[in-house]
Amino acid sequence: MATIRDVASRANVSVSTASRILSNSSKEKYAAETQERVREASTELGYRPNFAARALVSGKTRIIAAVFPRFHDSPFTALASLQILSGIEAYCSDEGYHLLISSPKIQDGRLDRNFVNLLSGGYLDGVIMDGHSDISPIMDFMSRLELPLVVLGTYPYQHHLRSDNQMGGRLMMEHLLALGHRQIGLIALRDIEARMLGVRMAAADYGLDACSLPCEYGNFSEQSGELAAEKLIRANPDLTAMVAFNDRMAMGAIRRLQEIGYQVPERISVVGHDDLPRSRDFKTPLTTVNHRLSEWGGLAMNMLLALMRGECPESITIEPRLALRQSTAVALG
Amino acid sequence: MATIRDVASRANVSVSTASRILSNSSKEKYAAETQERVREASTELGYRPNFAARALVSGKTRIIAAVFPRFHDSPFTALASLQILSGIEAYCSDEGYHLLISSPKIQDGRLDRNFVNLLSGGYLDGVIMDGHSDISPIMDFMSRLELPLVVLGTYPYQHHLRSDNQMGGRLMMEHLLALGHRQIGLIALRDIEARMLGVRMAAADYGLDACSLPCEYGNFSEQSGELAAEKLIRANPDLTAMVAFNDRMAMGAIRRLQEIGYQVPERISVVGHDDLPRSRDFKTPLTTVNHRLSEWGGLAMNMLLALMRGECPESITIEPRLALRQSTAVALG
DNA sequence: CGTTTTTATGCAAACGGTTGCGCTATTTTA
DNA sequence: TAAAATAGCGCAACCGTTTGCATAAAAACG
Repeated sequence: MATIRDVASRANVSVSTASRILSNSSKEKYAAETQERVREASTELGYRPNFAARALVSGKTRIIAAVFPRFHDSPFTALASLQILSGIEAYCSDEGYHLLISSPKIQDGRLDRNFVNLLSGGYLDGVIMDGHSDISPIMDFMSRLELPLVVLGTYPYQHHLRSDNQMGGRLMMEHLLALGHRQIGLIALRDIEARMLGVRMAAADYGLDACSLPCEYGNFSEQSGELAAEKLIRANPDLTAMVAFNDRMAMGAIRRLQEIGYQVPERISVVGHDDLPRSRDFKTPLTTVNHRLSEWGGLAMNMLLALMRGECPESITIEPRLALRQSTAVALG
Repeated sequence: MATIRDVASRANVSVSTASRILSNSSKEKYAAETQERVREASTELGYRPNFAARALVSGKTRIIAAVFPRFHDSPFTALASLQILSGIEAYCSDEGYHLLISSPKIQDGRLDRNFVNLLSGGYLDGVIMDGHSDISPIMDFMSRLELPLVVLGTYPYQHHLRSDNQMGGRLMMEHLLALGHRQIGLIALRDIEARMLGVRMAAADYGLDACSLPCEYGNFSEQSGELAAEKLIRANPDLTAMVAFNDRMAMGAIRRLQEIGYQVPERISVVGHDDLPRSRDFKTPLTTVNHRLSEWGGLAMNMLLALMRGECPESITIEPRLALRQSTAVALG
């Protein structure tokens, strides 16, 4: 590979001149003719600045890392991670940064060696970390580094980006209530308390005893949605609507309800949560809550860039919104 | 951050001594007592070798890149990429490497600048590239770099890792044929010719006129599977089995067939392809073809590591295998 | 025309490691 | 006991950039 020395000597200038001209940042004035010569030499030799040398002197690598600690069965699914990741990647690339990904395993509070080296070896200009699970061991360690950091999700940190799950719950419930439903069953998830809180608050707003709503818990899967729906409707035949805490369970619910003779949405409405790509194409396109995942990457990167510039950006709470489709309808007379 | 000089002076040794002891590679002998002093100083100061400095002198960064050029609607889905990616990541981390991901956009043969810098700036020790789409602009460029490279998928390159799609097709068909089916409909995909070829060859082996099999083309989606299945069975009521070129279409097909009164697998067998996570939990768990995606990452990394050591590893063709579940059964009398 | 300012360029010191070679003691060998 | 081998350690060059400062030439100024 051609070095800047090669370029300089071919253009008959000093190394510093070549450097200043090629990294056209500096305000120094150079004769147009000199600039020309240098640039020409550079392209002729196919010169590419060596990144390590730059990093060494500038202290910047133009690499940022997305850290996704390994989840067990977190509410944060693989698909969601991928969506966020690709948002980050696109933005990174536009801004001239490169994206490194890391999924450290945390075993009984010990971080793996490779991960520690990555963080403290100066590889990185900044970090975006998924905080949908408990990442305290990592955060303890990170707090000793002075590395720009944005945390995604519920884990508490000064600079974060998270979704308003309470509003998410509220949106589902208010939608059904506004359609006139009062007999509403819940297909819930234990892991997402805020969402449940939102549901309950909306119910309370309409004068319903929030805690006495029929409720079954699922485990994220379609199958668990089927089971829960059947249980609910058998125990409470007068239900006219169901709130499912994610789309997969909602789809399972709809399928089972239709199998056992309940029309959706004519007889019973079902609202989901997450707005998966599939949900739009589902047999009965799902009314659901969209958390605008595709925007996360860009927003997180913006925060991180601001931090790296030394600013102090505001944290962001993303307001989810209702995606109105065909699985809900007004309550029967 | 403490530098090696700090460590050296605290341990009362020279920088070179400290370096050699801490990067315990060298065969040089040092007094046990000296080693002790140096290591102690190192931990006391929390010394972490600066990666850029190392990279500069050694020419190695211990970073490898996974390049996934943006697909349009390639047969290679997001989920599959993620699965492979996490395989690579896990292996990387175990081997002390870091993983950078890049999804360059290719517009009319022009590569984006950031991507070019990444590849030619010495950021990387090696590259794993997804070659399921046409990546010739990238490959033209890469061929001028002497960077260890492994290509995943069909794009031709000396060091590759790919799936035997022909055998994949063959497996589906042979399975049905072995179960006694002879009236078989195809829900196919245009993009995967090899798979079709395998299907036809298997048919031919059993003396069936391969080209006269009833066939509908889908577009990857569940919905298209539903449509295709209904069309096929209406036009050919005596079909006893269907081959779907992916699982999503297979699931659509099964759902529709059951809706219109055909029991699966009792009346009609359906075999899918890909073995998605969902396929196992589907109402009628899918008999399908598994391409062992979780192994790809490790295998690719092994090839790459060998290349980086200067060896010349063999390319790999992964043999898919049949995942036998409940959506297929012996043909009726 | 001498002096100051500006313009255009070069020198050399960093940045933080690694590594070839050389230098002492000390031990081994003949 | 002298010569040779070896153990243990340090000197200093080098990797490829960036950048503060110096310098020479040209321009502006009084």
